[in-house]
Amino acid sequence: MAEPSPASASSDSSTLSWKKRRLPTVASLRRAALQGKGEESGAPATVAGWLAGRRSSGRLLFLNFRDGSGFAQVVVFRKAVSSEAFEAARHCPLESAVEIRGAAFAEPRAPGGMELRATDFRVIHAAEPYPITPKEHGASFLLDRRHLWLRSRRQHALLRIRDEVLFAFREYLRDQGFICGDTPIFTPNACEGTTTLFETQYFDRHAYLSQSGQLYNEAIAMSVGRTYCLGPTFRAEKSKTRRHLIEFWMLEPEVAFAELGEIVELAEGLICHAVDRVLTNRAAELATLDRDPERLRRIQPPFPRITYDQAAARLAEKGTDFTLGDDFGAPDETALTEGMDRPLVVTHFPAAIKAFYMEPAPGRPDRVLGMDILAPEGYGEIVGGGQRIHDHDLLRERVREHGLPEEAFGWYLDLRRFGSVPHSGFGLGIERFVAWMSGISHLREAIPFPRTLYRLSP
RNA sequence: UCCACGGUAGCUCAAUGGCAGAGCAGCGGACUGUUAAUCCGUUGGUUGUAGGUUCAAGUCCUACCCGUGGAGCCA
Repeated sequence: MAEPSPASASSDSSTLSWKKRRLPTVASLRRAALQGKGEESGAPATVAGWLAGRRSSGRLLFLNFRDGSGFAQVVVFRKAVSSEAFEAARHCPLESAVEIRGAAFAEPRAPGGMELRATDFRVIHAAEPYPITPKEHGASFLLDRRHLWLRSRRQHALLRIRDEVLFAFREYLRDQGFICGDTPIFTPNACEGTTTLFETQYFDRHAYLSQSGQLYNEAIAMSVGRTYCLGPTFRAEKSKTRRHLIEFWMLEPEVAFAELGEIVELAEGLICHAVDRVLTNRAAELATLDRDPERLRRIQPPFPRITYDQAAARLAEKGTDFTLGDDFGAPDETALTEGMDRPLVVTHFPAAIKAFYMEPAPGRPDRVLGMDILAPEGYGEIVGGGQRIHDHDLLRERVREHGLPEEAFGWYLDLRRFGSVPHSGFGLGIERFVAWMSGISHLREAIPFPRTLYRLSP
């Protein structure tokens, strides 16, 4: 590659030409047409994208066109274009790459209120017969063609909502003084020791794929105070439900000097900010998914807080199979959040069912300062975390009690030998959150290429 | 790992043990405002694999493969 001169590489003109090259788009044309800006509405424009659908009506064709920024109806009048262009528009297969010259107009009969009236139609690449039709398909068929399924209106909306959620989380945390310090994916041993890990080769040694960045986050938090990591997480559990993925993304904030109550508030603020951004910026996508925005508008602080023991009493009233001392099962979570319009915060779990690093509750050594946040509508646990043990001797005792290899946790115990402070954090499941925002029933649509128990491709 | 269900045309599904079917998609045609358009015509099959029972198996039996839903675990 030729080395660009420093002047041209950083000049305004190159930035401008990139910005200019990307316009107009379906989104910019719709904005202009709906706002009635004389400049762009009705003015000639050329857009490039894909043919997403077609209906014909004699000398009139209705195309559904997608250019990445959105979908738009294109009207092709036989008289308005050359006969070659009309035949091309009438016959080229769905998902062909096409270039359309025309003009955008506000049009109440068109979906989205804008349509592009074509003056020319050119095929950039004629597609082979497209396997995904506008009719019904099963999950298995679509997942085998996930690389193509992503082009559908529904998946397009889900990708944009996921992006909005991720951006909103980062925005909120940055605003609160957090640093994104990332944590390794190759790890020498288990973070928690409870769940199954994916084992892999690391040259001549064994390594595992990370199931949490938390322990590393604790080290980073002792440097910068407030940190988070956001990345993929791997659980080699043979989970086979709509609420589980083998590879999923997790946001994990960790805060020095924070106690349990403070990170509950952090989670609450973080969740409400993301909800607000999705409602503001992704209203059209929510409509595409038939997600009622009113349900999301009701997600406001404060979230109700109950302790594990209060939750257990509530389950006893409701008469689920729950046994005191156990963790909540999926039916228990659904029962607890039944009829609620905002998430439920549960704290003070039995020490026996939680991870070794959880701080004991003051005055209740059999309970720990852990917290789970259960989303309403059956979306289950979206947040899990709590306050970490900061006392060196207590933590070492817990490592031993759990039968963990003490030498592997040497560096982790070190954090409690050099200026140890109370600190807390949590993990938030991105796909569960996106699924909840979107109102979809299965996590596999909340990530572009889901990894499920028996599905590794595409 | 356990429980349940499924595998028939490109897709979604029918078919008492007795000729392999429909709708949609595709292809050809009609139609100047469609919203999953409509209408006419038409192509399309090693019934997941292997074996067994039977005059006869998509259908019954056995094993295996693949998938879907759920449980447990967790985000």
